[in-house]
Amino acid sequence: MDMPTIKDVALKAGVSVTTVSRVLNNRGYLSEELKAKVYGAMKELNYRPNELARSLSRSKSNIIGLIVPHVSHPFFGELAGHIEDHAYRHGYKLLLCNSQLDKSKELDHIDMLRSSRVDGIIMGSHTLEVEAYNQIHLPVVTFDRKLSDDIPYICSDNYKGGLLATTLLVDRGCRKLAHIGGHPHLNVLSLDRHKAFQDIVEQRGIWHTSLHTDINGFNFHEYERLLELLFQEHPDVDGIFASSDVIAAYALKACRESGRRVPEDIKIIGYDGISLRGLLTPSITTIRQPIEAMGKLAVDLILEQVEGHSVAMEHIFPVELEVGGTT
Amino acid sequence: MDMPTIKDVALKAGVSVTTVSRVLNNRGYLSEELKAKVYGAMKELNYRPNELARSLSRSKSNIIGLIVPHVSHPFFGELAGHIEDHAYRHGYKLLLCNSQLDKSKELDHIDMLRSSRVDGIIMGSHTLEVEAYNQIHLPVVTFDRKLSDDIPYICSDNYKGGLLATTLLVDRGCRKLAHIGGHPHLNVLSLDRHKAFQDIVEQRGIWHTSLHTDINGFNFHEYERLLELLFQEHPDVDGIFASSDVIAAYALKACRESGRRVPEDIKIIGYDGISLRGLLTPSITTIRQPIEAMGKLAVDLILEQVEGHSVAMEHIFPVELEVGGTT
DNA sequence: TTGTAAGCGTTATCAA
DNA sequence: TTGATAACGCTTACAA
Repeated sequence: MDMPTIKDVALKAGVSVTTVSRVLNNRGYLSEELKAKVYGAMKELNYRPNELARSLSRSKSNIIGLIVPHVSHPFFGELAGHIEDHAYRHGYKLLLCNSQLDKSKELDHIDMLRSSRVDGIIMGSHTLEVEAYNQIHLPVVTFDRKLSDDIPYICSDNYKGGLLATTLLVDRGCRKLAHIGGHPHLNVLSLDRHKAFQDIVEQRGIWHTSLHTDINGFNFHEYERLLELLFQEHPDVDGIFASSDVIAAYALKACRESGRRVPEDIKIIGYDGISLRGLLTPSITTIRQPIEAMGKLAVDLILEQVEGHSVAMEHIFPVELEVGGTT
Repeated sequence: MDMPTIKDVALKAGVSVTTVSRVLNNRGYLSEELKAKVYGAMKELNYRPNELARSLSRSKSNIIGLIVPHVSHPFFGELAGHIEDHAYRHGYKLLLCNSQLDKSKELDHIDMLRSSRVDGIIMGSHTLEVEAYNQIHLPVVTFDRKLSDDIPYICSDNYKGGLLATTLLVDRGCRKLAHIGGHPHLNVLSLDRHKAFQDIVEQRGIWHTSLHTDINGFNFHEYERLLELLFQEHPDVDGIFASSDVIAAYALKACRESGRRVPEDIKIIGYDGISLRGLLTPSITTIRQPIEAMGKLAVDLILEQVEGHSVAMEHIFPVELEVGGTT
């Protein structure tokens, strides 16, 4: 009752295992007749080659590891979806890991992926020291973080995005701006969004304040607390640049619940361009990153490295201002 | 520069590979001294056992396959997160597949998972004929669908949920109800939500209408079209029972944009209890399923079967009405 | 064109 | 207690 092996197929087809393997991999010259015979045996036995054995033998698993903070976060959910889809199209499988931004979990996951002999790792989470990533010795691609000179990274044009967002708020007349973003100790490139914010407001002489989530990020309840804090200390803020659409959505909610009219009393702009923003009213003005293209490129960069090609290190995607109803 | 193998460790520790394997798996009696020696060699070499080889040898991969329509859908994203988390805690890895409700893709994924010798498959998508699943010959668990008498399934108490939802709308005074749910040809248990709706409205003599998404479901744009259609044909609907929170969110949006006040002019209730509903204003009234517990159970049921234990077939989770601001 | 046999890195069965 | 050695199911020189 066990799964049939290549040996069973060989036996039934009356050929050697080598021949079956050849048919399986379409290597060398094979007569149509032979092929038919072997394929026939396979069908009859409902044979499925054992990928574990193939992987072991070829020293190649055709598996890509993906580590993200939380798949349940809309941005990473979308990203993971596109990555899986693109990997699948290229005959690769996806081993999914949620780090929850927990260092030991992330380390465990990396260890596990290496033990599983994945062909490469896409890191959407990177809470460890740079050293940890340099020791991976596998094709790696990161999102939104430059780890070293030889690990390619993918990000949106964060500074430009921050610029567009802040400029829009200022141009629409905001004079008391707040920025809400990730923790500065998370050494991520998205901090450039804040840098741009800072540059613009100072250059234009606009009053401003900045809040950031705690180092474990992505805690939705914390977003609510943060906004409460903001409105308590600066009730007259008239513009918010949120570093993600999810934060922006919470900002919108906080405004509504505190009787602030959006966009009349206060304007809000987010970042990411997650497709779920379409379910909000008004739809949030945002800086859109090309999430699908970024996910695809991550897979491509892994595959290129797997094939021994060298790849460019820096991959900055253009962003686009998408005006919604909150500005 | 290749990864060290058990042989290298044996050599460096001055023992046989058998002994190293014993230490690795903590089998038999091993003196502390021996252990120290072997572990030392492992550390020195930065050795990681090759899981492909182990899996092949033990005929057990410690991988669970998960097939969902879209991880990017909030419900499945949350579910996948919990499943990964629980699997990880038990030393299992997660191979993630998005079927996008595409039959051939789902079939491919099942084939791929079988070839990869996963220890079990959790099906959150099931667009194929029952026969296809019976041929899997692996531990399987499904969400929201009864496939046969020997494939365990997990679902929320759909009928009860539909009852609670519909009753609430009626009790709050709605007299023209609409239900929006999945396509009836998708043979899923969540259709019971609609059945309950139907039963209640007929029993209470309430005017009602029912819309459903197309068979490929989960197309957010379609939700918008559906609502447009609803309001066009029945502008005076005063209560909507949406079969998911995402649909409910779109309903809320459509109401807002068409000048309907929620909950004064029209009431809305959703289903699922996704955590993202917290970012809407007002927060959507919903029927909450215990998503985390359901995800955990899915993993547990796979593990039980892997260990050769028999498991109960039916796992219906209680639902809870969570009153928000839309009713 | 087809087959034999070694090897991929483990675990497991026997002996010693 | 420890160690040869044969699996596990496949690929791939090398021969024929």
